[in-house]
Amino acid sequence: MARSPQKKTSPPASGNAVTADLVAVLVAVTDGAPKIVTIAGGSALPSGPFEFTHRSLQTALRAWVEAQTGHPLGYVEQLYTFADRGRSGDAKGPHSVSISYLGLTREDRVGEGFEAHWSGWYDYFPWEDHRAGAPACLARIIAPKLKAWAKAAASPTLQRERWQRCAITFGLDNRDWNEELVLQRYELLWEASLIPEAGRAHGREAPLVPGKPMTADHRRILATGIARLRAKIKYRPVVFELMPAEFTLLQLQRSVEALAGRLVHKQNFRRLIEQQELVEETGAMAADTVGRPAKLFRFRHAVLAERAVAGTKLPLSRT
Amino acid sequence: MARSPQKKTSPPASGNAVTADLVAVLVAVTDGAPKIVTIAGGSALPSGPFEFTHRSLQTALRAWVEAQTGHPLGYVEQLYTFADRGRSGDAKGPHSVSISYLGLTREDRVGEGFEAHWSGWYDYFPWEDHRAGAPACLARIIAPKLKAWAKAAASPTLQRERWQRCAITFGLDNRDWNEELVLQRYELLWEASLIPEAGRAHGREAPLVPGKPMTADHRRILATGIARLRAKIKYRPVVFELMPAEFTLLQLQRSVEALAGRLVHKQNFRRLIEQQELVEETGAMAADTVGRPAKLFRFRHAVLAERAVAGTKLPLSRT
DNA sequence: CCATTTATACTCTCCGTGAGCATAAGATGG
DNA sequence: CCATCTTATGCTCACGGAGAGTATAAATGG
Repeated sequence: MARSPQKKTSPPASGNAVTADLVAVLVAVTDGAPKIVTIAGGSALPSGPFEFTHRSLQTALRAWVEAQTGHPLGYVEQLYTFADRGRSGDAKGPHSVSISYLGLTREDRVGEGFEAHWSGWYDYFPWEDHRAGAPACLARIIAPKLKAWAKAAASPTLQRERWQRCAITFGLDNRDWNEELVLQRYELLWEASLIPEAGRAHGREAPLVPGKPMTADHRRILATGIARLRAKIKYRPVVFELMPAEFTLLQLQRSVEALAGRLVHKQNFRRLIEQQELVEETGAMAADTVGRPAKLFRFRHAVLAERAVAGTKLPLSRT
Repeated sequence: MARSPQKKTSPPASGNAVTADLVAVLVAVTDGAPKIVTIAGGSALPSGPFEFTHRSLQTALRAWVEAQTGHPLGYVEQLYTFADRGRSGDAKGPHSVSISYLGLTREDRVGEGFEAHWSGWYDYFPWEDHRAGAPACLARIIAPKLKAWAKAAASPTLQRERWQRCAITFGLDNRDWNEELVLQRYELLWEASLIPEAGRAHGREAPLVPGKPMTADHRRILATGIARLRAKIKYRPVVFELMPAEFTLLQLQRSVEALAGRLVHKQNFRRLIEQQELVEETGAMAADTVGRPAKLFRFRHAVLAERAVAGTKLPLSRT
């Protein structure tokens, strides 16, 4: 079958050499707004070449990010690896492999004086924020355009299948909204040519769909990161990487809601957090608040040892 | 911050060039035994260089596997990307990036005359099969060795933390067994130097822990694949990729149990499968069986359209 | 006919979860 | 001081899913 791995140490075929790049989705949540680090005026994710001076990809990413922001990353996770056959079209240009990562920090941790900029992630995916109900652009713009696209299919059967996919993915026709389908939604819009990046020589005429585009496949990578994070917060205590050392339960809830793009039942949220003993009281109360003062909590770091691998739950119905 | 992506088209720094390899975990289930394609006498996973003649990594993998086995892959999913700083130690040898994939087929689909060989995956992870209760090697060999390793930690606190990790990961001290922690268990054994691959100049003396080793990090990749598959079957209808066109519910159950490494309640399994309408009766009955003949079912391929993205469930408690 | 094996139909209980009601504790403006 | 607003926090209830057990049916081989 394939060559045996022993032969790996022989020189690679010249046609097999590629460039390895790291691309990072660096997330923070500030005042109930999920943000990501962007460069180039918000049109690209931070990326850079992988230096083989590091032991692993993960450490390479950490070192690189920390050199840029001056602060450590809380949580890092590999997202996906893409192959690009030369950015400049399919020319003979250098092939590259992009290895994308998700990283969690806090906005205030990033030092000043960097080219980095924080952008709200809903700028790129306006249809993903359902905290105030389904966004207007869904019913007003996206649904009709998808319907038109479905109708444009060859046969009636294909038309029905297309529309079914759209309806399921975007929660149309009174279906439930599934906040984890970020990537599927993006790819569906791409397939329907409603995304500038799809750019099928459309000309710059059609207003398409709202949402800021990005370079190359960066918005797809971002969609992958958002989807992964929305799934992860439901069973791993990663939200706390985005929180300050001390916080109220409402602040925690607002962060979760910001990431998930949907609201949760307050009392049930508290019940779940407390019965899992994810947090402990600091003894202090939150100052400068409206309404009854809330207790301050801190994350029980012991849970990382106790259940580093086991699960934790958040009240975001898993479909 | 990082260079802007526009610069990507400039020639890469020479120190940045790498080799891209594909590594595949190809799974089938035959007679209640999960198997994987191996080469080199079962000591390695099939791997090969990534050819940039393909549109994407995924298609490259499919084409490559299908050329080898002569049959299409049912389901393909990217696992993880590793960086190896030269297989021959940390010498100046060619750096490589290994992109690993999980692929599902059926054993009978693979044509004859290939170097490929099917190996039972529990040959590599004997401690992962809990269908007949916890394997003897867990209590007899692994637990004591882990205990010794925990005791070898510097401070009493560290000793306790180490043992807690072991107990959680391996379900010791009367804890529940979590079948998804395949990778964590492998890495823990590695950390404790109980795995030949960890080879800390141990000399070839200690019998270590049962289980066949593999080249380089191939067993780690396999662990990643098993873990991913065990997680996936719980919420996506991927088991059917491993089944023949027609099957009985018991055969389906046996396949699930083989993958998960644990038994499930028969009646509840049937209830769940049927109420989700994942299958439909073929009308025929299974022949050549002991006991009362069972109805034959086939997978309702329509569910892929109906819920390509939504969820399906199997009765494997999610922790 | 009996034991054995598998298939298949029900039932029962427990608990997690969604949802709502009620009360407490602060601030603010009259 | 009181009314009102806002947030915090405690408690209850009903539904549904999941685990587990009981019972019966349909085949086979002695």
